[in-house]
Amino acid sequence: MLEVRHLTTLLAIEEAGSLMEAAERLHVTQSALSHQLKDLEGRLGAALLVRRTRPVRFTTAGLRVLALAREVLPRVQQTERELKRLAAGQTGRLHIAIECHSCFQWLMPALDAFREHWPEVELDLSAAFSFAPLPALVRGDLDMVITSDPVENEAVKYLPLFRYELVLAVSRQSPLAASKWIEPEDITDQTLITYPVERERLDVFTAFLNPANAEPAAIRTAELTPMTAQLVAAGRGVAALPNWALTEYTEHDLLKTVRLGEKGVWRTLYAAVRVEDDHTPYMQEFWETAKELCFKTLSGVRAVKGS
Amino acid sequence: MLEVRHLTTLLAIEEAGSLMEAAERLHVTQSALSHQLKDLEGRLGAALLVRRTRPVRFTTAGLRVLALAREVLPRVQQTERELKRLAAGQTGRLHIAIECHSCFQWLMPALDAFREHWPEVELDLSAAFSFAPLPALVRGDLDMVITSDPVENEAVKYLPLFRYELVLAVSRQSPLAASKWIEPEDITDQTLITYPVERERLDVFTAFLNPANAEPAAIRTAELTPMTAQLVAAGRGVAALPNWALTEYTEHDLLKTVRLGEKGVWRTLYAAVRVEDDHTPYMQEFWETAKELCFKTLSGVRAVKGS
DNA sequence: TATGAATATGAGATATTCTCATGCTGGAAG
DNA sequence: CTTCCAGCATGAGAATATCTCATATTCATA
Repeated sequence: MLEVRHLTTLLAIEEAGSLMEAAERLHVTQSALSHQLKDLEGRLGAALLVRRTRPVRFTTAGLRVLALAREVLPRVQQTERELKRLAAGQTGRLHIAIECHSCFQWLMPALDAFREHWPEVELDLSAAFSFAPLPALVRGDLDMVITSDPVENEAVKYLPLFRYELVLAVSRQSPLAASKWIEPEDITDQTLITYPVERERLDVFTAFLNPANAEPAAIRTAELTPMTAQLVAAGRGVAALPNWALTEYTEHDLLKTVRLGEKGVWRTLYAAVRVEDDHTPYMQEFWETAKELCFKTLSGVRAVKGS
Repeated sequence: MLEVRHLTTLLAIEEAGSLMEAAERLHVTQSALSHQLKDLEGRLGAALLVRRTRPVRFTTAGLRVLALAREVLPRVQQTERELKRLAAGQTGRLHIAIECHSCFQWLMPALDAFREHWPEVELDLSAAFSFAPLPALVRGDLDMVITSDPVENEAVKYLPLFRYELVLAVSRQSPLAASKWIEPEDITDQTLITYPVERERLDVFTAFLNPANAEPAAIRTAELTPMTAQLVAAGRGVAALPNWALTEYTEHDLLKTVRLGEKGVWRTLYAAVRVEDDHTPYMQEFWETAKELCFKTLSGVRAVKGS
């Protein structure tokens, strides 16, 4: 019945004082407005305007519609502006999930920096330890997943952040501490401390132990990186962690790190996004600033070739 | 760009959870909704829905439009309901002007009674002493004019309220007080007290004195009927007033009334309305209740034949 | 009563929004 | 892994709706 178009017309007529002038402002013919009004009045069963006065006078019904127009049109227009910004990628939503336990360390500063540049983007962060983040990303519940485990999916693009080395943290007193590197078999008499997730999601198994069919003497879990570090420092076990997550402990000489294998185990950390979001300005910028911040902040990380 | 139709559609989709079900609720085909959405999304440059989930999921842009819909649609619908009532004459505006100074006496109770039955009708009352009420009625600034002077106009209908006699109020001591009636010449040695308006609008001139070319010895004016009555009672002059406006004074024997001419001067009081408003329910009812109330309240008034 | 500015109207062009028929897709079941 | 099914997309064309153009009508005014 009533449409936004009608509200726009009525408001223009009120401001202009005549159909003639209003038509000009709206870039249509006077005839168009006349027809439009006639049609609307016919369907309403009531006149909206008295045309024979100058300026035109609104009937009670007309005033009521005018009041609606004044109330509703600004909101509609504001929404349209917001949608334009959304479409242009100048604002939007960025729900991030991390699969990487240590990532809070650099992600929080990255989020803070981002928030300053894109205050209108709705930020959210969740840990993806208890659910599969990739389907959620594809479905749209998430907008970005920080992961080192790129599962091929044509709806998802993996933006590389940096390469890092997975190293073994050992206590200063550990016999392994002196080695330049260790072999998988060196862990068979050790207690391995891991995050409490399935083996398949732990790089130390998939990239180091499993290929050699090696198995640690025991496995215990710890939720948080500082807790793991403390346990290792106390000689209660060893743990495979990103080199950059251990910097503050090695710097204070609280523990030692040893390479896994002669060449080391290198991983790449990715920001996974839906392909359609790849070129969204704020997504791009988040990726770039995060990358930059990681290089500046984290020691021992490397650029990925071609990124 | 955005239209009410789109808001309705989005809200229906949200409630239904699918285009299929929403289409059914809106009594259109699923195809129509699909086309409509595609078109809108195309123009916005952004997706509103993710269709491949069940129920469908809204994108950030979709949620924004949905929020607009929830905010705007109820108001649009309420306005449409009000317009329907307006068109049906169940509500509206009743701006009344009176040309008749004494009419406040019965009009106020009439308005009070009316307000109870039609609380939604916007009532207003003004005195039409300083402007021409008929053009204002035709133009639409007024909706009803209470007058005893029906000026033929094809856009205006005169609804008769009652007939009354214009009588001469004189003091108890006046020599005229004993007469059954007076002639125009009897006033030539009297001071005539009138409302402060032009002669042409005073019935005592147009219907009694002017035809006989008679002229009072002096004319003085008084704004209000009680003031006029006091002056008359004090023997400071005579005044031509509706018989019903003098009842409370004659009952207390404060003054006397005398007929103007042998047959008396009879006038009809009308409620003038625009012809297109004639059959508006609340207009009709106002007329009828006012008429009824006048007969009950005012003594000495008569019905108009055929009303 | 003529005049001019504004609105109304009819006819036809144009644009839009629908329906119909049918193709496509993702998830569930075998 | 295929089949099926429910739901969405799409193309074509019908049905509407909305506009423009040309012109008539109306109203206030000189």
